Amino acid sequence: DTAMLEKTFDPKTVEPRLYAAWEESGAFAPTDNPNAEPFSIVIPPPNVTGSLHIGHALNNTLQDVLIRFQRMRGKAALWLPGTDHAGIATQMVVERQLAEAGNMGRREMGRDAFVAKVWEWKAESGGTIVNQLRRLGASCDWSRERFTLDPGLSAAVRKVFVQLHKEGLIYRDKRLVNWDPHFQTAISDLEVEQKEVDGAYWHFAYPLEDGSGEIVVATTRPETMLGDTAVAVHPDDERYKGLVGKMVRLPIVGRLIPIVADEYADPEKGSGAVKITPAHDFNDFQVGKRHGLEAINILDAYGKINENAPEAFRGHDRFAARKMIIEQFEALELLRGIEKTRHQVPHGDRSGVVIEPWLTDQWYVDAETLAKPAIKAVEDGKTVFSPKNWDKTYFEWMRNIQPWCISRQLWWGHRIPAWYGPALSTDGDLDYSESALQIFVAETEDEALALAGAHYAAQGYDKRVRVLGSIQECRDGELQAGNELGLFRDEDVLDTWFSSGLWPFSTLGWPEKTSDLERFYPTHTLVTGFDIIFFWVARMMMMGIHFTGEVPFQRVVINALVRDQTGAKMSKSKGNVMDPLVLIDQYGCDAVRFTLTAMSGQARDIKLSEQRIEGYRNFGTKLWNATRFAQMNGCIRVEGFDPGAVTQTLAKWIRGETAKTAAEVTAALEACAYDEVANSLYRFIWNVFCDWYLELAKPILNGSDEAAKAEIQATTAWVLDQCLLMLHPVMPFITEELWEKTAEEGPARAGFLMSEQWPSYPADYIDGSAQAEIGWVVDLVSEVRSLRAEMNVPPGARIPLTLAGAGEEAASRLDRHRDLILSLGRLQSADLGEAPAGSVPFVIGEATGSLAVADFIDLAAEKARLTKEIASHDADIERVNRKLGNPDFLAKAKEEVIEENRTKLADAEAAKAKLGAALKRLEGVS
RNA sequence: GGACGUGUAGCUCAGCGGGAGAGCACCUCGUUGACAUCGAGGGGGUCACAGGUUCAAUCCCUGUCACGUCCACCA
Repeated sequence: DTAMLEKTFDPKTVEPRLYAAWEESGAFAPTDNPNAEPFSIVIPPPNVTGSLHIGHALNNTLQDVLIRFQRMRGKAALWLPGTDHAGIATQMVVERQLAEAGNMGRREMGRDAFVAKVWEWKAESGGTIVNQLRRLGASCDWSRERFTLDPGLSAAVRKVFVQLHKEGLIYRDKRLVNWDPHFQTAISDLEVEQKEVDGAYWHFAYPLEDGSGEIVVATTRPETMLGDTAVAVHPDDERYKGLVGKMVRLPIVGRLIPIVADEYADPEKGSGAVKITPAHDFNDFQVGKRHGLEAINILDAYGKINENAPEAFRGHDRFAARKMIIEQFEALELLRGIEKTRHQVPHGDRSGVVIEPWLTDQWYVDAETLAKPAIKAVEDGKTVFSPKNWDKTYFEWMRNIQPWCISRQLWWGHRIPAWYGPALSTDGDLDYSESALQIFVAETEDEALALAGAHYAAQGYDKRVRVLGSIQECRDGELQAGNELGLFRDEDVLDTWFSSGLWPFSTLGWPEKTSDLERFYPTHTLVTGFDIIFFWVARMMMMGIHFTGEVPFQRVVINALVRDQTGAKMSKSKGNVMDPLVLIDQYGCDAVRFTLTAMSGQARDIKLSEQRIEGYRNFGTKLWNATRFAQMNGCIRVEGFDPGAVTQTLAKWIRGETAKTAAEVTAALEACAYDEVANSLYRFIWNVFCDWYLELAKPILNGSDEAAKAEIQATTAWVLDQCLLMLHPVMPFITEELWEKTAEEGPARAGFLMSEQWPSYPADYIDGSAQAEIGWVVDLVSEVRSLRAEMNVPPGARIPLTLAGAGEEAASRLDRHRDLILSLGRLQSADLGEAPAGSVPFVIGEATGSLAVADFIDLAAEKARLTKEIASHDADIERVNRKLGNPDFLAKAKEEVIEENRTKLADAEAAKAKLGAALKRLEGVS
């Protein structure tokens, strides 16, 4: 004897228990059956500092739905999880913690101690998000969990760097970078966010050296004038023709700078003359190059004015300096105007401070070269985007790609495997000046030493070469005495996205030829957000193709952005964030997952409302109670039950509906049409199985025909199992729990639901005549219910139904299902016969049904109803007649469309005639 | 400036060449054992606007308007 199911499902106790059981059993790992086809996805590694937000919840739910589906299909399904070391983000977190705890800062602490602190932090807090993924039910293979700073992944990073350097695809260059004065590091173009802010154009007059006048320039960044080295005008600008080649005296600074002619100057803008600051503006840098101008860097790493500016400004922040400059221009009576404006200003996406273009040496990847095969792979369909249109975004960026600055002046990350040594001057001195340094790129220090040794030996240097801690140590000491030569390693680390770019193959063991790499690379599907197509997807494509010769994934499924119910982006500052963990606590994980799945349409953002989650929580409850109903009615699974052999129409019908649903859901899952997956399941389980099948089954389950009852019991149990199987990928917990609960009776279960086989049925499970027959019963009952409600017939009143004009089939259907029709329609009788007086008619197929509701009938209301129905048929008739009367339509439309319209016309006319007759009778009565 | 996307019921969205759909909300009715986290019924839309293609347009094309996002640029 088994315990009855509780009235509702209790996610709080069930979820942790089931997850632990799954994980412990090893069910998340891919099967080791060598014949199983591999299916792999790699997780977009969340930042190790992260905590699960709603976007993660969506992205990982979709991945889990996919991987659970493929696993059930018998694939060797691998979902490889891991986290990203997240350079800036993590360094930020730990620095903030140090500050809050009143500890010394990272610079006082020193690099090694600080990095050790970060590792310590990672060991304590780095697992947060990984455990939150478990709460989401994510069936990742945790035994393969990776971290971007793992030894294996770090080795992959070094190998990639060295090889690309050898190939000339990584190089060091001095050019303008986006400099973040808060973090004092370079950042890539992608990490720069343009924000619109209030600003102004300040119009400054620069006096001509010869005293013959002035030239006016405008700027939004007055402080940069400290670094001006020219004024440019357009070569065709008549106003300035005579001035080109003359010199102006830069106010405040006193420097003489030339007026140059350059097409960059736009005569339409401002005065047509533009100040040129090559060291602090990307466009000006190019102008400077063309005219051989000096690039004077006036900022230090903190964004303060440096020693290249007049003393009064030194040490002042750029914005303070801006004010000072404006004041001085005003005082000098050289301020020619202020024009308020709103304009886009670059900000650091992490720091939020204004980014400065700054001239430094950095490492770059030749992205243009790497992008070519990556573009081609998508053009050739080796990797496809879903929805397809995202490939446009990908192409757009890839075809205009710029060199990728990969060095970061941070401590947390992969340190760049480059060592520097001095140049040897002819007299044997070691020259450690910046421009003279020799670069040795190698995977290890020993290799770098060997490279350097060979390099210097070739120049006749025969002393020892060794690695020291810094350039300072190299310059100091007795090295210069000529006894030995010091190398020092690059201080910088790599952009975090450099290692993420290797993720699909580095996590599988590359560069070792591991069996995982062999089996699971290329991965099948990447599920990710569009916001990281550039950051991540593009880079994986470039790196994957370059280093493995194959695309890293066959399909990129782009999921939407989750917004709040008003459509606003969720952000902590707006206070509109929905914490998925709170929602899981409140509604259960399955409800949250189902909601995200159902809302995951293709081309738009998801506006999430709690009501929606509540609704899907109710859906879970509905399934739970359907199971409870089945249990109470002895619907126990039967060993060897063959759904193909059922005899009753009702059983055949639900078998067919189940098969139809399975086909729909399978197709939708294959296409990653997640909303269709959810909607198909919802409709089938609630509207078909619960609303109709179980209601239709009740009379049989309560009846005395034991054979019929047994078949329905077995069928019901079977359908429920199919529901659990199909719903499992989306709602893993409640389905697994029901699987377990229903295992207590009937034949033993093999194991977890999650490890079961995905359903697929023979085509003949769908029986056309059963479909038609139950469809007819459903229509009949619906008509009866509708009329009763409209006529305000009291729910308890049992009324007679007659069917006139019924054909043989309808008559026999009525006979076969009379009990059902009586109970579902709350009827007294249901027989063939003419409509009695005081009855209301409805049309069912070729027949006319009549409900004898004389006691409740409201003549006026009934007339109105009939008139309205007739009018609606009339509208149909008119529209279809117009079509059929059009010779072009008859000549050009497809035959089946014409036939369809003829049928439609006949049906509408017949229905109209029946209702018209009834209306006439009614009018006769009154 | 460029690209992409979106305008369908009060709300959120599906449909996308031949009869306007779902969920929620709303209204009416219903508590004697699956489920009130429920059941039955119902109202509600010139499918943004204007042209065009077609026998036929919510659906395809062009344009307009509105909204969103991304990229670039603005001395």
